[in-house]
Amino acid sequence: MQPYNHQQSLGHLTGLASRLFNRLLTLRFKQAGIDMTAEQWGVIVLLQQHQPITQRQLSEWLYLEKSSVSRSIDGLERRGWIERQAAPEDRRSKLVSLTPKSLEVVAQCAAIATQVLEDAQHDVPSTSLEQSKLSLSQVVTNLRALADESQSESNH
Amino acid sequence: MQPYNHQQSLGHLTGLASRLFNRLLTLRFKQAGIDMTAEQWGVIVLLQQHQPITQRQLSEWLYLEKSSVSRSIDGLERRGWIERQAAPEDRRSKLVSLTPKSLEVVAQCAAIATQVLEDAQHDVPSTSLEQSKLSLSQVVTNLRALADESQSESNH
DNA sequence: TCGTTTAAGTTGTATATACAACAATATACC
DNA sequence: GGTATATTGTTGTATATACAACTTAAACGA
Repeated sequence: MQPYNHQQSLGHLTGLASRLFNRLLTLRFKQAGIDMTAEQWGVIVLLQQHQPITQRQLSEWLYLEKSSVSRSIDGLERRGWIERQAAPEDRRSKLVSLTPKSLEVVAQCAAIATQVLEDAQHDVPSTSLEQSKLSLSQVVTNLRALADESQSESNH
Repeated sequence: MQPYNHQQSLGHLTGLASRLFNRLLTLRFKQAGIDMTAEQWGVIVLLQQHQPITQRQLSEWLYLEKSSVSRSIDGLERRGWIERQAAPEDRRSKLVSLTPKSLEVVAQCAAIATQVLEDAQHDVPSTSLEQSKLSLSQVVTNLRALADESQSESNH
């Protein structure tokens, strides 16, 4: 068995990369005068593609706890960029959608996010990048399965 | 220019992987009866290799804000696994080191962390994995440089 | 139909993280 | 040597996240 080396472990590397991505993206938003966080942006991207959706769907797609989604949406609603509406067919759930007011900000943020990715990846060959994303996706799939297993074990 | 696709972006993938890694690791620690988080474990791994070190060094190596390190260490100290000592040559800094009490827990956690990595990566060829880590490291290097640039811009 | 179970969201609490303001100490510059 | 500046660490505040407890509403079962 390989000795455990945290410094080069994928767990450490993904954490570091994720933190740096979010930090830079949030900073660039701020420099553009936009009070948006990287995480809130993740919610908005999903909303752009599927609108309106329930908070439960959001938490499944983002793989976040429903409480985390609830609070992200609080922040976005406070800023006036999204709104919650009662779902007619199920009064427990709430449909989330972008407001007209958000459209301009969203367009600006999309340009900034594209630029951050480009800056971060500019000197990595695109074949390497694609390969890395495939490997990462496989790891994510494994981790999801492992989480579900552990979940069911706890539910006995 | 490629259209922006957040769902497959490296920013999204690293965030997801990081979150799942931390969640599973913390869960496995808990299942072993150990009240340790994945993030606290990251601090301990560094301490194992370089002991004692100042909080400033910790924050440089982990690339965390000094305030974040300060609070992680609060938690670890509360649990009795590490201790802060005054640095004789500089009374501003504090030297952090593992306590004797921590040794058994640390050994258990190392085994758990190794297993989590193995579980997450078992079906990814090791050459792909190495390639992915190289690409990720390059991206991390780029993001660090970009953060430093933006930093200095703000300091004019 | 009524009672039990399940599901969707919210809120409380804890840790993680960043940024800003602050205290204490060290360094630098005259 | 004394004052200005820089550095180390802590604390306040805000968001992100998880988990657990709770509320409301739907679904299910007899």
